Amino acid sequence: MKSKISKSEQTAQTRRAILDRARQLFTKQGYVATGTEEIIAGLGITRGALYHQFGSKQGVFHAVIEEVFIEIAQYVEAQATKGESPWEQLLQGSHAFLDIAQREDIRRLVFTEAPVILDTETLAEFDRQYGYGLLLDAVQAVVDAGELEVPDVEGFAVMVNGALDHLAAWTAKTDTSKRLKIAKVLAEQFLTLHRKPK
Amino acid sequence: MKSKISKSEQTAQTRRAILDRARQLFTKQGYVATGTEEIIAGLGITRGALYHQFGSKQGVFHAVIEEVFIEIAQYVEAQATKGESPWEQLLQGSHAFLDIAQREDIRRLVFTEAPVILDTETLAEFDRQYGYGLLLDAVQAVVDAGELEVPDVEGFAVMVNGALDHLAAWTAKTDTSKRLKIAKVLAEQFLTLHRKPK
DNA sequence: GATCAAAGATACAATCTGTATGTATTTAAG
DNA sequence: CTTAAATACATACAGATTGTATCTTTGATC
Repeated sequence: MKSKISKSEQTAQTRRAILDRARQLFTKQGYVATGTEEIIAGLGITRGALYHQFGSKQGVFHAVIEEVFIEIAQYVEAQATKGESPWEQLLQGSHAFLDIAQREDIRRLVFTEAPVILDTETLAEFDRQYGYGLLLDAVQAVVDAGELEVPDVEGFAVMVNGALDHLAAWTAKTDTSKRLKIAKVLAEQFLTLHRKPK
Repeated sequence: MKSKISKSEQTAQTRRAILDRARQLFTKQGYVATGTEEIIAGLGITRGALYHQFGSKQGVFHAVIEEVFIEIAQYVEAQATKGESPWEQLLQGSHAFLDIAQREDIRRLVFTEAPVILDTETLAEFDRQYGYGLLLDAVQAVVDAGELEVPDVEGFAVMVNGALDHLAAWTAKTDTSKRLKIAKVLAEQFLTLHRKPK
């Protein structure tokens, strides 16, 4: 019989279908409340395919989260690099982070579910590659440019990260567009106050 | 047969035993990885007692978390009220929060597990009563005293909350005693920079 | 002391995850 | 071009775990 589709393409299709549906369900119901049966329902495959491709339910979650992390990093980086100076980049990046981290789907997956479902190592690695690591670099660049004076660079980056994270959560709750503006003002003021007077 | 123990006392003992063991296990392994069977093992009771007392596994978790929240609030309040002025109280309270929120057991239960296991409503209520709500009051008091100038009181409190939360997490990771000092300096500088010049 | 209610035990139903085994189809080798 | 091997997926099942329904026992109450 003739094959309409190559093996590798079949794999790609199956994985994509599972990832899309899983992300949707994990977002809506959370990891624990979502069964593997539910994920494959309607996709025309069985759980066997899921286990073949991802090894476990956690494997599926891991893959979903990595995609979301990359999404965030790409958006923030794209916005940040529009800035002319390290200082501008830090500012733009912070605003971009507020934009995207405020989205409900992103919040639930990356900031709420992931820390519980993924083991510490894995999450730390993701964070280094796509999250806090990037922020730390941005802060360090500003310090190197002599425009920021802080007692501890790493600690300061952590603090900024936390402030932005919670501001995003607060923004998402209600009055989003209004709060988003406020959040940006607060973040900017916070950074500006730490700016080194020339 | 003679009873050595009253009914209400038996209830109290059973609940306490379950809560203590559950807290220990939830802290070590997380909610999902801890079975109800495991919780009651060695306590001389069966799962029946657990379900009679708490209704569900979530019921146990709920009760555990509330106790931990109260623990945090009591410690922070006790330290904060040592401050002479609203400003001093906010500062002392922040330091106290860093002290206690940096503890690994507290972190895992309240800041990592609880947001996933508890429904949003319940967590929000706990946070209002024992967490962010208290911080917001403290910030508002400083604003009312005319010592703080911020674009938005609520948003500012959220930002402080986030900064402290992540600083505590960072502190817990490694070099704890060293980082704790740095975290306190950073938090203090952060607040001081927003202080209104008289 | 008989009745009632509450605490807890026991057995079972309902889910789910993960694994072991089987089957078909594509790719690779000779 | 035929055959062997690898891969994708299906099916059936084992194991674990939560929650519930049904007793049994033991304090509290009149």
